[in-house]
Amino acid sequence: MPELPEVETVAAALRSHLPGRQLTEVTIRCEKLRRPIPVKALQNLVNEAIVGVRRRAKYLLVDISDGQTLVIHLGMTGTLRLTDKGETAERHDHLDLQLDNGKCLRFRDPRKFGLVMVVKPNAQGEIEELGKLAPEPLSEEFSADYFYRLSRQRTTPVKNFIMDQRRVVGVGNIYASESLFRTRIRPTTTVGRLGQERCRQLVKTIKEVLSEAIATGGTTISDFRQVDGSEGAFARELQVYGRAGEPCIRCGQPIEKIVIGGRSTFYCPQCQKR
DNA sequence: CGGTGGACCTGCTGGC
DNA sequence: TGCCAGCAGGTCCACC
Repeated sequence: MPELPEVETVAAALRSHLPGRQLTEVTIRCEKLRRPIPVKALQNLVNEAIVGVRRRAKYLLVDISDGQTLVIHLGMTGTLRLTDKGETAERHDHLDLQLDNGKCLRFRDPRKFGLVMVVKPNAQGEIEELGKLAPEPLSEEFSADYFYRLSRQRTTPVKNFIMDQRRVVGVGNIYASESLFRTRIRPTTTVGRLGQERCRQLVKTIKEVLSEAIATGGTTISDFRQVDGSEGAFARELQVYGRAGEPCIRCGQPIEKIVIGGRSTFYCPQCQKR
């Protein structure tokens, strides 16, 4: 579900609701996510205030008044909702953070691939626990030069490369197929063999696709929801993802579905060249 | 180090 | 109607 645009959509909404609020109570119903939820560290946040909301790659960062940061990753099926106090929790509502205005930040994640941790950022505000992440795709640091340099000698398919969070952050399975379709690059193409011009096009397109998706509130396939429960509208804009067998919007050839790196991949065999 | 394939977990869908 | 295989937006780890 949540690639960068979905996380940014959530972050933007939380940014207008959370800063200034105090945490009054923490309820944990299930600790077993990708890593166990740090129960004690979360309990220690009670009575602290939220001072800001940030996003890094697909991670949501909630900065706390004690200098720590609550890190949330939504995995495949995670959602964050702002509910009213007293709204009954459902089956996969693993974590509630009660706020001093009667609202509740509720984390739900049926598949439990999500992640919740409490960390101390370094002096630059960076979260070292997140490991070596590529620069933000919408920053200038993520440039044609950067992409070209990093991809030389790499034999992996371009689709794998742009989904590798050490090289490019924020692009997941949907936006990878979409970006490659728009640039007419076949997903199986060896990334190291892309010339400078196609690298430039791809970088530019990744930025465009992510920006457009943010502007429309992300993509809802089934699970993703904005914090008020509404769906993201970018699903209507998808040109290849989930369209196997349908005619290509450019040339009419049926869209093909293949598996690369264990993930479904959609492309037009006619207009996407090696 | 680079690349690949499976594991993690639950729910839904489609085919028989 | 009922069952079961297959599939799902993401990491992470073991293996070559």
